[in-house]
Amino acid sequence: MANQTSDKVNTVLQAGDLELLRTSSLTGAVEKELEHLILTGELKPGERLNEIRLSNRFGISRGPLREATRSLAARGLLDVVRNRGVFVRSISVKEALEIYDLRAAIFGLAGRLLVDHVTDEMLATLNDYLQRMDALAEQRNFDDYYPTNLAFHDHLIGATGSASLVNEYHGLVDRLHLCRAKGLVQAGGLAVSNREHREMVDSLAAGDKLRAQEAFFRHVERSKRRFEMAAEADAREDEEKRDGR
Amino acid sequence: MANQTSDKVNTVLQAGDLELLRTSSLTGAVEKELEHLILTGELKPGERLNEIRLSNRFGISRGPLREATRSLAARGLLDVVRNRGVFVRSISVKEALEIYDLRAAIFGLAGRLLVDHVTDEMLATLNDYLQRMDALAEQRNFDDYYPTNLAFHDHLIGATGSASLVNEYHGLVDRLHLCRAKGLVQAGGLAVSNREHREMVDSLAAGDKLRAQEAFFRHVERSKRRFEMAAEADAREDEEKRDGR
DNA sequence: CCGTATTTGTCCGTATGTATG
DNA sequence: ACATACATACGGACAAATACG
Repeated sequence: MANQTSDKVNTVLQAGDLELLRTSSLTGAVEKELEHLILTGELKPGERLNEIRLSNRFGISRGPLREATRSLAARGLLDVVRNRGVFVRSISVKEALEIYDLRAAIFGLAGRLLVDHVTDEMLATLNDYLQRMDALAEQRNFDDYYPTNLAFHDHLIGATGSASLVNEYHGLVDRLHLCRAKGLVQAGGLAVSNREHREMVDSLAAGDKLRAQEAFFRHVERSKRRFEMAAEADAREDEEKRDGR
Repeated sequence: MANQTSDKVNTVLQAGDLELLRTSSLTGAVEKELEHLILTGELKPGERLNEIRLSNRFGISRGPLREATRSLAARGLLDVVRNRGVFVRSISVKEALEIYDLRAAIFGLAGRLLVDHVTDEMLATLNDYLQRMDALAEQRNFDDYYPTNLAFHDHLIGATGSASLVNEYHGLVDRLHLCRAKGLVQAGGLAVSNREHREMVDSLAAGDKLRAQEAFFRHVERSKRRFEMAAEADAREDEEKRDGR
């Protein structure tokens, strides 16, 4: 009856990883698993999550599964529609732009806060990051550039010492992955000029809070603009496809 | 057996409001109810939520109740401790200060965004708020000042047109209520000089993004500082009580 | 537009393990 | 060490809403 799709579903993940996940509650483990599936795109925006099939696949009952989905819904990764089910959240370009702004504001706050935490050692570490990224960019080694860039940002965020800030920031980044135009998000993050990074670190070294906040803020705003342009180009393509052909 | 506490619990809320809440799912209705109980302080920070008693009190089964609590936990209003239960989240002064910073950053973003949305009509409305608050402050009519002040801020936040920003901001404000020193939070918000409000509106009228962002940001930072001072005074008091007496 | 199959929402009973005094 | 209370998780059940032919 329901075999047409259940096969496909069963291939995505095998049951039995329970042992590993037993560290926390079942609900928590399933939540992490689902989160992973969503963020990696194995579950795509708009896709529906069938309660029974999913619980069978994880080898659990519907209770913990439902609890996990409500939690993910509250975190903005799933949509729960009454009597219809839960869907992977799909965020519009408009919403993505809003999230970029929030991210800019929080990243800007990170810059402002970091001015009070700056040490010579930290500056050395950051300059090290800059040099590595400069080198990778010159070699056009994008595969290594991307994770280094990520680590650089995570390092900055974490160095604020504010757990709340870290949480909030990552929540926003996660939600950005739910944009249908996910590729565009990555593209926006890649084409970063190292001049922006240098200005960020320099403003920290200068101990100028406002300058740092603005440098950090603008850095995110620029990737927002790149995303925006890519999204517009994308929309134009679709339009041509519909009109022309 | 469990009657010692169940009486008290049963008095807090009666079952039967189901009809009103039937608009959404039971889970959603219970979540709203619990949220209300938490934010009004009827359920206090650190307090434990007994699954069975609560479900009896609401006249529902434990399933929806658990789903509601997981959702509230994801939103930072409850803590779920494995095999021990769920507790109303209790945030430390340190965490409250972190949240103030985030709120400042997002409120600052609101100011920055509003510069692009300013209309004569909006400025008229805002000036109207300012005049009313001036009058109330002069009369020392704090009971009316407080909600007007709240409405003023909500109006600003909403006028950005960014639903994501509104959500994020309110999430932070909600969490701030979970500080044991909740009274201090309110005290911090009350003693607002209207000069700050005027500078905010003026910077919007001037169309200066950076100035607006900074005015909005500092406005929150100042109430953070007031909260901080009150918290320190509070801590000193406790210390004296322990040492002296 | 109608009838059927599917799926969700909710309840209940129960077994098991864990924390607490 | 023991007993109690409680949270976790399971499975079955059924009504109601929804999706589908």
